[in-house]
Amino acid sequence: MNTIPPQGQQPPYRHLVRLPAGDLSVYAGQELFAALDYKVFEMANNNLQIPGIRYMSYTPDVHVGVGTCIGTTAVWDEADGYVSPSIVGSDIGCGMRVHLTPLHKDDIRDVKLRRKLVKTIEKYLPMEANQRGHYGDIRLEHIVRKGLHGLPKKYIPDSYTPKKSTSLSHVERSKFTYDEEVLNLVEEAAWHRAHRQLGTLGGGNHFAEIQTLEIAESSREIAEAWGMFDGQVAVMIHSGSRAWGGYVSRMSSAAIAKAMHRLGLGTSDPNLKFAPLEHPEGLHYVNMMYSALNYAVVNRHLIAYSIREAFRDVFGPACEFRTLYDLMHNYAWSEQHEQHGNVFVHRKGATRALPAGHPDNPKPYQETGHPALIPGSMGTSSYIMVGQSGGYDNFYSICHGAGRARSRTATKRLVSLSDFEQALGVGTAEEVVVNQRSLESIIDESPQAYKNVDEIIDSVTGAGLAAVVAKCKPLAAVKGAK
DNA sequence: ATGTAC
Repeated sequence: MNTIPPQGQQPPYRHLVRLPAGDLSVYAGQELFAALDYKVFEMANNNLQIPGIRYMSYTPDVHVGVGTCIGTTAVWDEADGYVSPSIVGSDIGCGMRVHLTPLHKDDIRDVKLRRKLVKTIEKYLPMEANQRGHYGDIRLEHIVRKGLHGLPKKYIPDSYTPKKSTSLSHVERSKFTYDEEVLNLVEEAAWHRAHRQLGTLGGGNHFAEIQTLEIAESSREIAEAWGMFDGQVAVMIHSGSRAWGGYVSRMSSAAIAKAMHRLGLGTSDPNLKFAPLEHPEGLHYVNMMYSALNYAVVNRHLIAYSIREAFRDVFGPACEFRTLYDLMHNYAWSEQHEQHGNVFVHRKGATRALPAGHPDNPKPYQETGHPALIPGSMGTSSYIMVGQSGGYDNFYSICHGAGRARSRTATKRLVSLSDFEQALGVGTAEEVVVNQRSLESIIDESPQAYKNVDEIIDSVTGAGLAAVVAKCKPLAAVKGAK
């Protein structure tokens, strides 16, 4: 294994790993790189055997997943390219959303007020497993076909909307267009389930957090242009496409497995599924995946709408709730790159962070670059970043979070309830208020389950991929039940 | 991740 410092970069942050099947770029500081599980390299070697792969890299938060690591960027030429449901992952369209309020952290310094806020959020946002969403009046068909543009107008309120633009322009993409014929094959039960679940958070690492911003001095100008200020209360949401994405992933993976058998394709890992983009099974997956991306962006929009209702209850109806941004970290789509032309880019647990002036920035962020939203673990900070030109070589991919350090079962063995309470500051004035009555039920989400997000962020900034605009400190967290 | 599961 060679560690070659690319030209013009600090040696420790990018490692070129020459594997038997091809080259892998790993963006990670020296210590994180040295600590990587050898299994992530085995996995890379399998992924690199998919025909025609042009580029593959890992982010510093990389860890083992099913078929492909979480933290992967993998690129094909669009012509004769391949698509892989394993390099998208099963929570298709999973991603982050941030809203800005006019409140200052001093406005919710009182622990009791934070409790009240969390309780009120629970009134509007269902979080029990199997609990149905509050959006039965919305036609699921419109959502999966048209994304945010399929929403009834009343769900796109003015105060959700920064002046002189619409909240629909403050998202990575508001609508995915595809061959809607594929929807005819979806089973009735899947429609039904997904309709019931619309606007719900889900379990596992999904969350909604009330946070307060600390602006990075070196990015103050950008922060102000984005409407952010020191001490501002913001809401960060992490969720995906719920059972709809799971259904798409399961059905397509089964169909693609059959196609692979027919075509004589495969690697030593039976969980790594892929098909040529132009074959019926590949095309079908891409179409269905886009329906799930539409579902996911609407789901986060509606979760935010529910939380906005709670803020209006507690702080009055004048409390603004502006959309800062919404973006994904599990998806594949076409992009144009200066040097590479039309490419098909997969990101699994990787966030796109475009720099200032890049033409793919949505209009409101054309001049600054768009916000890249990076969650930490519960009780630790999250980050709002912006891409730098140094991201060019990596197709502008950066990390997607802290990255799991140990499995859920290992975490439950290792972490005691009092460890977890201490991490959340339970009993102190700074307590991160959590909605779950029993912390024990979410102990596998304790900070000890994750890597230190600050080190991950250091790797990203050190490599010149992105810069920190604001650090987001948690004040309260809302987690779904298993 | 998921109304899991060859």
